[in-house]
Amino acid sequence: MSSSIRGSRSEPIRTARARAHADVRGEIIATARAHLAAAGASGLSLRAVARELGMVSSAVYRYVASRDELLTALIIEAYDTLGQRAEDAVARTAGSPPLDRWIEAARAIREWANERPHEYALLYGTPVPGYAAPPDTVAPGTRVSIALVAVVRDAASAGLLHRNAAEAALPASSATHEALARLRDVGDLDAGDDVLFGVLLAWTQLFGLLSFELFGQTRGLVEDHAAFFDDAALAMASRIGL
Amino acid sequence: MSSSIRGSRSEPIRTARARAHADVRGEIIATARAHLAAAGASGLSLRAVARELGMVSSAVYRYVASRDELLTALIIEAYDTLGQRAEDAVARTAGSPPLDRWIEAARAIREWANERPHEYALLYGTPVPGYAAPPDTVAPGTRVSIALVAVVRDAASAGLLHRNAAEAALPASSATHEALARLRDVGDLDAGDDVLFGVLLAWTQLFGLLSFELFGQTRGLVEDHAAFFDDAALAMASRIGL
DNA sequence: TGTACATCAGTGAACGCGCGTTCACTGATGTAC
DNA sequence: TGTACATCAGTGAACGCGCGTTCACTGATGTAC
Repeated sequence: MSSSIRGSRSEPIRTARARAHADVRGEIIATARAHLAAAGASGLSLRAVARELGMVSSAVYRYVASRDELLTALIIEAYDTLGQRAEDAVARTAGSPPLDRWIEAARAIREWANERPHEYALLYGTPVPGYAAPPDTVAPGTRVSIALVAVVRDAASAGLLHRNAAEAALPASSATHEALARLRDVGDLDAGDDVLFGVLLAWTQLFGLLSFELFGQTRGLVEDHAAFFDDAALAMASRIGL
Repeated sequence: MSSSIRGSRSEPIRTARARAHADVRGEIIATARAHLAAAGASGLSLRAVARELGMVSSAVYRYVASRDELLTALIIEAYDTLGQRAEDAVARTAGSPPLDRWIEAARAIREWANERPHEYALLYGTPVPGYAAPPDTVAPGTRVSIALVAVVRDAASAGLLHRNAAEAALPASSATHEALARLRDVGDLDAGDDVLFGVLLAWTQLFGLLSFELFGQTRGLVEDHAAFFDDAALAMASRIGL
């Protein structure tokens, strides 16, 4: 098959057409992202996106296989930008005291969430009914957590983790012990259960805080979310031993 | 106005008609609740509910003013059952050690959430686009948190709060200090900033954990969510001083 | 450099479906005298 | 106890709107020789 000669290369040459195609697909995704705000994920409409771009609705199918595929693209993009921001914060602060790095990473996450609250909701809010995220979303989804864990890993291997004074609340169940072992594995984290338990708690705490902030659960109680978030991030870090 | 004579009483006599009316409204709400699971809050459809009840769609308007009013009814009912469960746990364990009460209350919340995940999502997940919860939902919404706080209040007034050994992570910002003052007020809680900060952290942690569990964020890491939740609840309690 | 052909982008109509809400209406059930 | 009237439950049709997806088609843009 002569046509496979071109196809078998790793596509180094992008024709003008291919480039234009990628561009339009990008515009479609960007427009869809903007539409999330108004209608939410379950209200996301291919027709509305097409309308806004001045195309007829059927034309969108040249660029996107279905509504669900569009949703998947949005999710992956969101996870990637969030992960990137967290990774940047961690890389930027290499060499700084672990506590500073932790706070910076947490802040980067919060900033992203406040800039793109509807994408935050897409990732960490109610699952979209009838939509099952495909496996390709898993890897991008772990980037944030891995970035956070990296701070702890660096601190641990540099011997900068100070043992927590009050070890009162160590996990008791073997099930939790196993979960921590898994975290130790995927996070390549050579630390004790106390540290790992703190990491897991911090992780859930951090996103719990953000969900409360963005979904309006703390209205009337917490006014300055940024300040409270900082204080909370500090408390998490101290629990971990940073 | 002669008709006001009946109307001005506090409605002690419910006519058969009024009773039937309330019954049907209850069926509508119950059916809507069941529909949440399949379509989610934003996909909740008056027509689908009517269909399931064997009525024509316009008949529903005898019982419910609009789709949004139905949503509001669902939210209030959900908050109330959740609040009731937490209050029951707290009342049932009166006299027990504060730590036991805390764990029982937390477990009650988790059990409710696992029994009614879609109602949990309605309350603590992504806000429904285009829907603004009316003020009547606020009071029922605070019942859970008040029940949790009551455990701490009882422990404090009985002198059963042990001072936390590691006070490392006290909130630093005045903004957080103010938030804690508000919590002290609404929770009628005579305790120091360290305790109140712990309560606020525990509150966000608890729901952060549940959201991760129910929305599938901990898939592949935590397997036995009940056990992990217990361990986490214990850690929260120890931070508070219970 | 020029021509023949293949590929792709975008159109427009259609299918079949769903939704919330309004309105004039029929019958049944209550209420007042 | 019986009758006249008011109230309410539920019907069925309609309005105006939206959606995802398919399909046969027209033109433009690329590619191979």
